[in-house]
Amino acid sequence: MKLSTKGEYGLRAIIDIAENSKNGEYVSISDISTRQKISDRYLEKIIAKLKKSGLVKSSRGVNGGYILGKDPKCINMFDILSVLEDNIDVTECMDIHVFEKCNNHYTCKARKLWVKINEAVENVLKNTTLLDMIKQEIKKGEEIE
Amino acid sequence: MKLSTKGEYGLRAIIDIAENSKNGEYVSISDISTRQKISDRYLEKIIAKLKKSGLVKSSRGVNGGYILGKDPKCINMFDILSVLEDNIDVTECMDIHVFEKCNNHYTCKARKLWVKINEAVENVLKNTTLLDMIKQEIKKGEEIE
DNA sequence: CTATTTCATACTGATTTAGTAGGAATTATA
DNA sequence: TATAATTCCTACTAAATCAGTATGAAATAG
Repeated sequence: MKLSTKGEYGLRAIIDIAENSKNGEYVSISDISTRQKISDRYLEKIIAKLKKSGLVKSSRGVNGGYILGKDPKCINMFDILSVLEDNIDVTECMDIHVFEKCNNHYTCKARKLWVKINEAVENVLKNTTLLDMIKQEIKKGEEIE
Repeated sequence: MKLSTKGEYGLRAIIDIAENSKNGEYVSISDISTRQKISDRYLEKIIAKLKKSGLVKSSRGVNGGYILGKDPKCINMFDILSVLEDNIDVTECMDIHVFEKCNNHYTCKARKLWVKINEAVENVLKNTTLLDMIKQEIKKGEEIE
């Protein structure tokens, strides 16, 4: 049930971009790499996926790097992780075509659980935006000031 | 984010045992294997884990096999899968010791999401019993009869 | 022109997965 | 008591996946 480092590092990377391009500045891989302590070569490959999907935009050359492709409140965790992870489902048979070809599909009672898990995870992912991830927590009492 | 075949096959196996030992009969690996279309040699290894944890009990020799170790309404999916899967958490850093040793742990905002996913999954697993899995669905209207 | 950056493709060592193999120990039954 | 059916135990292995490296081309600001 473990996430790959692509998902793990990729989310940290896009959070880093969101937080460090506030004035419209592009955030370079080498900056992300040193802040997040992740190999820059590996980050390149991971961020390429984010780029391809449009979640981030890039600029080449000096002072180049990456900025968000959309407003952080319009990017949710499902968008991000489904781009980064090869498959986000807990089992292959979540794909209806795989399920129908499964030689046990009409007696399988286990699948009920996989469906429930999948729904629970998707619910979290789709209801958490990138903005939710980067905004400061309001500590108890602070809202009175 | 995918489950291993140990978790997948293991749950199918214990469901199979629950359904086929109704009269106190032991269910053999070869029977489970043919019904579930899973290699018997591999099943042996998987069911050994269930045995070791006490979720199933065994009897050797002729007419031997496995029966549940507890009432199916007292076995939940968390019990089963945490025995079958090596780690059920989405990231290593769900383990607090790993988290504290992480060189980014005091700036990491990504972890909030991993915690939410973990809670959502555990919630499903702990609130679904083996009895829930094997009981027949009551179809709409049927409860009136 | 040059330094800095992304972009594209290919390669690789280590680890994990999904089993297989061989045989010992136990037990019901004929 | 012999035999067939079963679990139990340990070791092995081929293939896939993971996590990362390596090389260098293309673009761009100054």
